[in-house]
Amino acid sequence: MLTSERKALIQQVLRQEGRLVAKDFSQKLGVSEDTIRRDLRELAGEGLLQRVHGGALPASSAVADFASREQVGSSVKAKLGQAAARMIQPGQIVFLDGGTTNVQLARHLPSDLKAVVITHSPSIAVELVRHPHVEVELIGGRLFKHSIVAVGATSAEAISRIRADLFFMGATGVHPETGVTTGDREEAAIKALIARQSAETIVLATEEKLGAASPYQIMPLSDIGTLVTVAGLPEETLRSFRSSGLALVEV
Amino acid sequence: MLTSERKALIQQVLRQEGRLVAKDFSQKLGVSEDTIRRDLRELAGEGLLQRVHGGALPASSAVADFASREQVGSSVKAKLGQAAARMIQPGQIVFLDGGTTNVQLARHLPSDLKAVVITHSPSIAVELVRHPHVEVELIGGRLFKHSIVAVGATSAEAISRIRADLFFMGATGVHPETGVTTGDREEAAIKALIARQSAETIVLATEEKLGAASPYQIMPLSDIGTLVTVAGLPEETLRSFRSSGLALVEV
DNA sequence: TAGTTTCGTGCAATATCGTGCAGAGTCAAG
DNA sequence: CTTGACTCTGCACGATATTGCACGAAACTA
Repeated sequence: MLTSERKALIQQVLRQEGRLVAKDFSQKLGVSEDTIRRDLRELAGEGLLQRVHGGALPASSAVADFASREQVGSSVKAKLGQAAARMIQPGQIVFLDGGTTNVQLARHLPSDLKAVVITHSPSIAVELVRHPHVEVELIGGRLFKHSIVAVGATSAEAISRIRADLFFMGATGVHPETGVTTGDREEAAIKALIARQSAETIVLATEEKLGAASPYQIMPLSDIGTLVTVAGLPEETLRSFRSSGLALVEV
Repeated sequence: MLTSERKALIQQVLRQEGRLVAKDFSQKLGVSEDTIRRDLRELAGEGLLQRVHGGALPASSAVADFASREQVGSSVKAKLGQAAARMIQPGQIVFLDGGTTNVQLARHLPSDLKAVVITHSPSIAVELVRHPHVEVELIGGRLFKHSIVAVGATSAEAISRIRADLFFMGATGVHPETGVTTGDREEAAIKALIARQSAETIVLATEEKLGAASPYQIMPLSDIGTLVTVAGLPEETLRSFRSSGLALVEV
């Protein structure tokens, strides 16, 4: 194990898990704690992470991320993302929608996965720069700032020329009757278009989105292939979704 | 075993395994460690891999790379960015290249500025989400991870349909004779194309880039409108640039 | 406050690095 | 064919980097 490899690994662990315990990590790698502590100190010196007693946390920007994750419970999103990342087969062409849940998905893609990821979200694109084997295809267009995705005719035209195996869609509402919905008309249109160009559409939904509805429908529930959500939801909520013929994955 | 064969093999191993240990590799090939180390040094000099203690890693996992670039002289870059931001008139259509200096530019755009910013860099796009009055047009394409910009035919086609007033270009080398250069052929082609579609091209160059040259020429010096650099450089360095007929702005 | 864990530093052992140098091979001019 | 310039390679050696251990200081926990 090369020193720089170890340091890269440390940063990867921090990105994916949000924290690192010096003792545990040294045992996992079979090196002394001193070595890990030294690495942490040096990385902290470069501003690449935040040193804390017992280990390390992600650096500044991600710190807020982690803090808010703890509060808002968006570690749920990390779990959803992790589960979704495992659904991707090597060599597949995957369309990743924008949104924080999909950022988590990107962050948890196995580092040895070879695949093509298409996205109209610059945030996702930046996140995927770190993945050595994932080829990224960026969809251009006018940037819709609220969701940080490209929309408009240019995007639509680029999307219409692409066929993907999977589409991981973000949405603000998933409701048995109104279907999958979002808060912007243009965004809804783009999402619908991407879904049409993809063999399977997968929706990742946290608890508060299930049963919620936003102004603009993207597609009816029946057009979704798989709905990924957290485990432990009331059976009553789930029943109405099950009857729509979609695969329900509980994490 | 020819030297060039060995070097090709080194790069292949790096692509396939993601790392190379000098000692092991020398034994495997039956040559001395010195020879391997020499190869690694030379390849690293050409930017084809990243030299680390004990061996080598692929050129740009871009991870620590970009992060560390962000660190290097970022206060200087911030000053350059600030000065460049003031060159933009309200209502103009501005093309922002990728790179850390341009990120600084984006960060320092006056918050009341109304303008259209076109970019093929997702990093820049994300940065501009914060600006309330700047409309962002994202250029899509295949993501070139080292520089974090979209390149390729798709990008070229999108760019060719756009006319901009200003183009803030990034480059790794600005030299009186070799002109403006960068380290990737495709990136150089894209930059040249953007410049052709723009009324004026402005280059932001930190001290270490002046007088430096990279493998691929984007354009001769004479095609640049304005060169923005830090103040206090030796007159000797500046003279050769002044004679090219470009406007020199010292910050 | 007392006990335990973690931290930082100094130190020694080991591994790796860079450089200078010499021998072997190649090639072209004489 | 010889000679000289050049390149590639391996070796020697001093310099530098990395690692684990020891030990006192600091931080955390009950």
